[in-house]
Amino acid sequence: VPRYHHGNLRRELIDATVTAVAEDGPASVSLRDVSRRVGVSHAAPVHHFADKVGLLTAVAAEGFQLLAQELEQSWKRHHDFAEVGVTYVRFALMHRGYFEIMFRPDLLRPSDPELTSAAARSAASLYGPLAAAAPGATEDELRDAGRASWSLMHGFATLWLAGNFSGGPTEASDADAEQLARRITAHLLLPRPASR
Amino acid sequence: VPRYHHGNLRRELIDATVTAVAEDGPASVSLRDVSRRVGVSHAAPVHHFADKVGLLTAVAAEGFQLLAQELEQSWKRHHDFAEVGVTYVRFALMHRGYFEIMFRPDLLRPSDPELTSAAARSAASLYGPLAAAAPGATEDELRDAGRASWSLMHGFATLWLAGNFSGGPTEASDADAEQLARRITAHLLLPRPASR
DNA sequence: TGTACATCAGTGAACGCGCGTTCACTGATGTAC
DNA sequence: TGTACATCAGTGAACGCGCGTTCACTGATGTAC
Repeated sequence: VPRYHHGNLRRELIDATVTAVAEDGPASVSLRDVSRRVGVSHAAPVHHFADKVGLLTAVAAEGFQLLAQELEQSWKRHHDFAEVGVTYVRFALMHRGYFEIMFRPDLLRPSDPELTSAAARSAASLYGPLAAAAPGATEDELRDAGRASWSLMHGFATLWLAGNFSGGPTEASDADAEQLARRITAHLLLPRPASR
Repeated sequence: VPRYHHGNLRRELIDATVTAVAEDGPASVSLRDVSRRVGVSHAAPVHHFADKVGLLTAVAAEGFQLLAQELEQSWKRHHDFAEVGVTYVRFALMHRGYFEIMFRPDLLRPSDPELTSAAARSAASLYGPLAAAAPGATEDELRDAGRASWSLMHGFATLWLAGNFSGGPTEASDADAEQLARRITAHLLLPRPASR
């Protein structure tokens, strides 16, 4: 008995995509597989996303919104820039289905307005706390420091997920990664008013 | 007039794969396309690589060897750990066709011995110079510092290639990236004997 | 409250395509004598 | 130096498959009156 008007299909398609990416990697995601996971005809997604790239773009955009939320929340809670960095890493590990899509412009419509604005919000939620952590820094210093810290967290998450530390995410727990991320963060040198 | 015994096919298949990845991203590489680029029947690669994963694994392994070579050379030339990091970034930008495959275990046979040993050599060529740059550091400190610096360089290269700084590699020159990488490196705090 | 009807969100069949892999084959190369 | 022959490295046709997209359709929903 087919249920016409699923009611929540857009939501579930995105969720299924995220699950599929987390399980099999971004290379093997297909509209048909995602539809199958949701239990819907493979032509159904077309009513919510123009095409496959549209679906992946929506996933990435949502991912950036989620990331921004978590970063903002982390800052609000701890007022500790290093902790925001750890949150970034935690996001990547816990939501790898989002994370592995978000930085793959070859799979997305990189100029999509929802995507770019979500990405900008994410970036802002990193740069804001940074400015607070490095009072008195010039704009240029902040920009460089922001790129450096983003790079550090992003690289760590990427390398961890790819298994280049520790032999892969399956062998070591997420808690290990977080603990490690906390130590790694300590190697980040921010511009300090005292040193100028 | 078909030229049987191409003579250099393995080499050219790898090169064509690298070019294809650089042009269209890792998602759209196919054996048939690569064969077409080389001007050879699409069944030819089977004599050099068991299958598609085999080809990509060979590309990644060669990439890690190349990377290791450049890192070693950079260290030999400058004896400056920061410069080794810049070399890492330069490698990623100049050989993005290799780089974008190397950290994608979902596309490779991650346990391939040639791949793992090449990756280990790359890691060693980062960790070696690091040890020289942080004399007196404990083994634990070195391991963490190594992961931190690798993360910083890797993250920077990845984010740059994905267009998350500067609006993408097309809009800014590689020279800009290198200059930026040089400044970013300065944010890396290594364990110092003085501070212990 | 009922009814007509437009719109929305599904179905499932069909399309054409490019893919990886297999296969029997064939031409070139290298080696044994 | 020549010849026989095994091996190597190609060809091109064929396979079956899963894919994204299109299409005519249909059932459910919401709105106008």
